Amino acid sequence: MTVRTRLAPSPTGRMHIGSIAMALKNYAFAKKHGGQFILRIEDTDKTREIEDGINEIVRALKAYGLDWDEGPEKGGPYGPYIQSQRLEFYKKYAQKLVDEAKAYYCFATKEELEKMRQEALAVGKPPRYNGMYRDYPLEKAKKRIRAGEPYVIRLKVPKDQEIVFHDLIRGEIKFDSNEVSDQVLLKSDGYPTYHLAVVVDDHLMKITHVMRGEEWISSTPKHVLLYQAFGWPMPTWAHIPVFLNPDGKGKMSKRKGDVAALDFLEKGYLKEAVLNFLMILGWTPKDQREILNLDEYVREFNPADISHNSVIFDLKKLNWLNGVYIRKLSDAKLKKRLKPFIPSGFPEKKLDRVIPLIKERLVTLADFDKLTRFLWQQPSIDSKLLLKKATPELVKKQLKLTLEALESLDDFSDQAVEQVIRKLQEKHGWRKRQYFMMLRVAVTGEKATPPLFETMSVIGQEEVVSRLKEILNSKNL
RNA sequence: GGCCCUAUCGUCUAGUGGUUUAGGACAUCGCCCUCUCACGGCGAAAACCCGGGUUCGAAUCCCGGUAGGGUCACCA
Repeated sequence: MTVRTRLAPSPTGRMHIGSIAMALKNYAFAKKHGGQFILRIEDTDKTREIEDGINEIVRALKAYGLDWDEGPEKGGPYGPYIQSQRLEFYKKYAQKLVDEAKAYYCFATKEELEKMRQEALAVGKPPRYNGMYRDYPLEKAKKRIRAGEPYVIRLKVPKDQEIVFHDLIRGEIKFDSNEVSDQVLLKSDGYPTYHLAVVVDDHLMKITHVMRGEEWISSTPKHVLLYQAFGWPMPTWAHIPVFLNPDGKGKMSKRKGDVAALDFLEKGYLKEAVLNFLMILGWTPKDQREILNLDEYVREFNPADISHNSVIFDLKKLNWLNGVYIRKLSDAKLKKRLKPFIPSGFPEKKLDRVIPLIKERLVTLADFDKLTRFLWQQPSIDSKLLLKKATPELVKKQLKLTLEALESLDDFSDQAVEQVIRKLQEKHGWRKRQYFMMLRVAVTGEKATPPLFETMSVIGQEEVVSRLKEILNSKNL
């Protein structure tokens, strides 16, 4: 039996980073076993659907390089892969259950449902549908339907039954069927609910392993019941722990930071770093290695080894990983990746010399700007910093002599600059820390930069000279 | 609240009854390198939620408590 996994997102908003994590696991597991990874769009809630929602999903998955074998844009033998185009399947199977008395029509109104809720809550019970149409005569129901009355189809959950299913990560999980309510399967607008649609589609699409979020554990009994009602073989389930907010309070949410998958890339994270981060969040390879690429992950990933508890999505490790991946890039490749993050006024010709200088200082690609701004734009200088460890007289003298020495240089390579400046420093016995820092601030306006001489060389003789002159002429000294 | 899941350093984890003075990574701190920052190297501090069992022996098994998370829709 070939392994078939799927990702089944809803086009109801930005693609969540957690969906990428889920996609990654499903993708890896399918590939590991030479199977297929399927993308299926679960757009059965017309009220929550957003414009361009499917496109968002497709773009995010592609941006992270998690391509699917069957699904939108690709097709496949079990299509269509968009649920709103599969309505007749759901209708047919819901009907089948009604015919076999495993499901029933229900005409309960919103008001009645709300009243039930309130009454249940009042006595401290879980708010649930009370089964008022469970035994309603079928003939009467059909008559009301013929008359045009809106209805839903509900699952007739058997009483006093133990529902057991096996989870790859947690083992056996048991529920009492009396705890399961008569779930709506087909809504009054003719669309299926998630529960009917997943079961029908996972079966029809021959999905063998369902890896999905832990939040689905409590609805799995409904799915088990459905599989049993249809007489279909069940897939293997693996419920993956959810991501928690950095403060550990609740599921990772937009309110407490970025959750949109594409935003991470736009903020300058490398897709391979994000993927790597997602891999080791809640799972480690046998040798405890933390840096691994997709191929290695595919080879070594086993859902049974995923940790059982929810994990905090902590950006610190991502930041570290991103730096690791940036440093691994060749200069040429880094240059290519940096393109979208280079501000429009940046002088192209400096780029090749700048990249090696900032490579080990970048946490994200977006840091490029702040690390290089002073190379091409005149910085504002804080004179207090200039005078931090020396008198105005000394600083003035240092600046003047440095200016003269640099002005007369024919060669402004970093070696030439270094030679001249070191000579000055030694000749006058200036303290290195003070002198170099003063110069750094004078030329760049910053306290932390790449090495001074390279930096000056990249800025260029004319500009360095002009910046020094300006300081000497200013009244602040 | 009912039901379900979970519980090792701040964070992610290794550990599957004795090999453990509980290991690694990130973060933190210190030292080295050094013109600053970063990179790199070395080092430090830092955890088995609590209480009962089982056992010669428990981070590891069982039970209870506690805490956290999830879920209770004609949303997925």
